[in-house]
Amino acid sequence: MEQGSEEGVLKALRTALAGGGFRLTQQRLSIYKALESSGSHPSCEDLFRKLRTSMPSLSMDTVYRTVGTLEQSGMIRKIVSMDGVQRYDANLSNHHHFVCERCFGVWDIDWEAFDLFPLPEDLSALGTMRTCQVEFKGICLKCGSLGSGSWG
Amino acid sequence: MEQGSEEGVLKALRTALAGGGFRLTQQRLSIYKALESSGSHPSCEDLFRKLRTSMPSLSMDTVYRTVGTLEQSGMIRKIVSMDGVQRYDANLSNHHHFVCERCFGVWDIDWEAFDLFPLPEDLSALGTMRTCQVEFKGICLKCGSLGSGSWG
DNA sequence: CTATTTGCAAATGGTTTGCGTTAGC
DNA sequence: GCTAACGCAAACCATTTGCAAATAG
Repeated sequence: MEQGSEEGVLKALRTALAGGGFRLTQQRLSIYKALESSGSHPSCEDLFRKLRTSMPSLSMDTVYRTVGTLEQSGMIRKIVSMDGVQRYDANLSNHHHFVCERCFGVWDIDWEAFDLFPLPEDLSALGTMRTCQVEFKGICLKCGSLGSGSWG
Repeated sequence: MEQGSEEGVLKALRTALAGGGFRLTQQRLSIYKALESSGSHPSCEDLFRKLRTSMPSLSMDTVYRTVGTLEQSGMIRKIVSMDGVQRYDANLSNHHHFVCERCFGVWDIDWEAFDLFPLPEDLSALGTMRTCQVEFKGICLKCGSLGSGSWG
């Protein structure tokens, strides 16, 4: 099972990359795996810090270039977070996000009822819709329990 | 009517600023008015370029500081757009956004049916929700009509 | 009159790019 | 072997910050 899924990842990644004319490299594989296995939504620096122990020669700009390549290949999705740092998500299934306005953490939310909900009609007047996600903003449990005025 | 609404803006702005311990200045008023009268969602540079003709001494960092102040005062809302540039919105009514993935333009969408829709239950497990907006992504009409492969 | 705000200019920090070397196909 | 990708370092650009002068209350 583990080896099976390992193979699956490799194959899917190779196919997706080839579709964009990209090659499969060790760095791309590692970065994608790190993203996929991460429960959170890591930034480039998060990925870099996580991987540099096992890949000492890895450079920051390769991480930046690679997430761009993976995004173009449709393997990951960019999340624009509130702190101005780009974060990435290898979970391509339809889901939504809760963003903490204090610590800028991002959590996934599944909401099937919404996914079945009919979309507004006047969208076609603006263009062609591709994705549709709900962004909840507020204060996460941890930040909320710290008291409302503690950081500013 | 025009003068009436002018007064209203001034008063509302003064009150909102005072609530945060801020003073009302010429720059803050001009920047807020520019934001309010803009149909789109201007960035700091957009605002700067628009205002510098009438306020030659205005500086870029004042625009940056002012949008932060206005946001803290609850008069405007920050939009994190896809191109990494912060954009602002003086429309505080509940509305949603359509973002073009090619030109990064942002359009407002009113969707009352969604606003009445019951929210997912498991939100409370994450924290306290404050706002909830739907982000539609896709290709706008103008970009779509330019042909799919023209820019890469 | 006093504290805040502005404008200037320099610093910051995340992200991008040019180029010689390395590695995938 | 040819071309794409990597690593390095420098560039880039939106945003932030320190400080002296100006201004709101």
